[in-house]
Amino acid sequence: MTTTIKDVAARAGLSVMTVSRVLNGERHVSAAAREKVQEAIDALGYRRNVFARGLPGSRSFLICMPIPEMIPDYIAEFQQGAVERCRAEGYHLVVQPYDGQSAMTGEPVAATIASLRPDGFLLLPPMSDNLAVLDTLDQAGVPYARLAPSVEPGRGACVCVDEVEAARAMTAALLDLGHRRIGFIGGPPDHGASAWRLEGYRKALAERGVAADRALEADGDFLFDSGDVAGERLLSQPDRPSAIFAGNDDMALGVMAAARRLGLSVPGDVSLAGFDDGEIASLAWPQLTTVRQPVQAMASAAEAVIAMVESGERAASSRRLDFALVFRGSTAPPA
Amino acid sequence: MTTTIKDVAARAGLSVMTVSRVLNGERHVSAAAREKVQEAIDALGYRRNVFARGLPGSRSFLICMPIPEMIPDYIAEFQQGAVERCRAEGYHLVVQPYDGQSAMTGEPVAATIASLRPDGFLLLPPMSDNLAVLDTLDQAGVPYARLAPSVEPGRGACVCVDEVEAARAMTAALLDLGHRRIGFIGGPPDHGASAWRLEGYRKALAERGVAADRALEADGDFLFDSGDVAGERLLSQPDRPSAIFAGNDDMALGVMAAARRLGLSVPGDVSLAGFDDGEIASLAWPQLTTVRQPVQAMASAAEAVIAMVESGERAASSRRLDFALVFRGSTAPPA
DNA sequence: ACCGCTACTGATAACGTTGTCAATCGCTCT
DNA sequence: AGAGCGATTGACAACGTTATCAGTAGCGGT
Repeated sequence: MTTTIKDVAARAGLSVMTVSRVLNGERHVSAAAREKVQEAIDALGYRRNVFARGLPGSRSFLICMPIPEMIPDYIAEFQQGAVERCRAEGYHLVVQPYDGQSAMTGEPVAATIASLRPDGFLLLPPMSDNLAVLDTLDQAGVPYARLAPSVEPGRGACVCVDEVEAARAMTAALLDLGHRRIGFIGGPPDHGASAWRLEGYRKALAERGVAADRALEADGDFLFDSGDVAGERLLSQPDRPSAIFAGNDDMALGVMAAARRLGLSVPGDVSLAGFDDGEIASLAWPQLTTVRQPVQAMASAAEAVIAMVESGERAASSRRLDFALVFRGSTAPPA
Repeated sequence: MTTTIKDVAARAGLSVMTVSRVLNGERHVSAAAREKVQEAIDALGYRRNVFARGLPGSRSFLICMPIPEMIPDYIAEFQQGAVERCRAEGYHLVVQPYDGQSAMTGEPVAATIASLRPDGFLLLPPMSDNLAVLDTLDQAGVPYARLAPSVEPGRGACVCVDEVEAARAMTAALLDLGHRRIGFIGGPPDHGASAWRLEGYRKALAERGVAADRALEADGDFLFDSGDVAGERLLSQPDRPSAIFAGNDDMALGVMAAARRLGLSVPGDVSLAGFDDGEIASLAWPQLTTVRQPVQAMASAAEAVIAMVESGERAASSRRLDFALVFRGSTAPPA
């Protein structure tokens, strides 16, 4: 026995339509009616049924967020912010599992759109760069926000930090400390950030006239182990780097483990920098110098989608957030 | 122009009701009809509209999971598993922000039930012990699964590890290594696990005839800083413990930081053990000895709720999962 | 031939909300 | 005074599905 709009209307002595109008804050409702309706709502503890609202096809008040198989620390934090913004705006956040393989076709997204009718999508990397998904969403006319996109930045609401600049700045900071041989460990190729960060790294070297050395660039996959492996390789070279900039925090800690195994001290023998500033960055020892992702501000992506939903506009927008370099114990001038 | 059941019915030359019956796998449908409907569905790429399905009041196919303000590592992993199970069963997972304060009344949950009509709830600690929430859910007749509950285990589908036994086993392992003065750092009082883990710790000491010493028990809040503070206090004592068992990994790392500051080596001067086996446990140095939460198995909580939804039964159930002690570099025999 | 049973099928009414359109009222403008 | 307009209100249909109930056909037993 749930209370419906009808009950409210009956108690207020008005029609259901008037009640609906009050609920939606529409114009053309007298103050007297507004008041009576509000009284009835409070008295009855009435809440609108999301399903009935969504059925007529207009809006579902659902925002869909496909989540990758591995959730890095900062994404969990982002979700926290996103879900709060959604609720503040009266939307609900539905998370969907996202199998990297099958999502390449966009089919799972199409299925979700058809059955769930979400009002918008929140795309995290690496999905924010999946063109099949973007095409599917565009075709269905469903607005979306993309977190940290690296391709076709003119599509959807984009929220990102200037990864190139961030990586450049961090590399430049290492150069400022006096390092000249600086290693870099990249991320997986399907993750756009990998390329941006590498670009920033090279840019900084070029600016300072330090010759790039391909032997100092290694590939990883954003996981600890790959940092360990790549770090061991870089640090075992005869002319080993005095600093290593890893594409994310996890890999930086992998390098730290490798360094320990090789009997090298951090930052005494080798300085280390990461990217993301996840929880582990400040829990490690020594604490990790890294680039802080503006996680809280990223949640504005949720607001961006909702704004698109409510305005009906599909204009692409782009918001560039400020990153910050966080200097901690893992970096020091070279010996 | 979305495809509806009507389109399918038209193409198959049957009534919408028959199509609906096929979709729901009901009896009393001829094989011929089944086949024709299936053909039409495939040809049209038809998907059922979740809203229309939920509106008549029967089912919404939505599972709601309120998430706490801070998401520990293992909860993020749990979510991953839960969302996969949900999709496999045709349900969607909606995450809700959960403000510890206001949720005490159960009001936010009532609001969610009224507006979203979720078929079930997945309750994480510390919400799984919030009696106001349980009462609200029971009253509304909405089934729920509780992760790691510590009070009234007879309500809802409970999925947990035997925290007392896990803590006892870890403490016993430290005793087996030869430690006699073992410190313990508890969690926040509203988190049931805190009490269980303390109980297990004391139990192990009692079993071995080691006198409990209140000076070796400290309070924390499951965050790094509290472990640092409590660790410093415990390790600054004249007769300091040779091992510390922290109520979770984050606090254990806090102790590690405090130990370093005091010039104590881990595990040389003090052994450390944590609880959860989050990512950081194996990224720290030395790697942390800890209790592994069976995260993947925990996702069975999702299956448990869905089973309750589909069967209509509300019988409380309880599944106890196996924990595992993971021995890593942070523990060693006392000097 | 008739009854009753079972297997199947379909017409119709919900479900709770919003969109559309029409009706009424009071006011201003000519 | 009459036309025109904006503000306010309500009646009714529509959204896509499932529940309910009423058929219809086939078949075995009398």
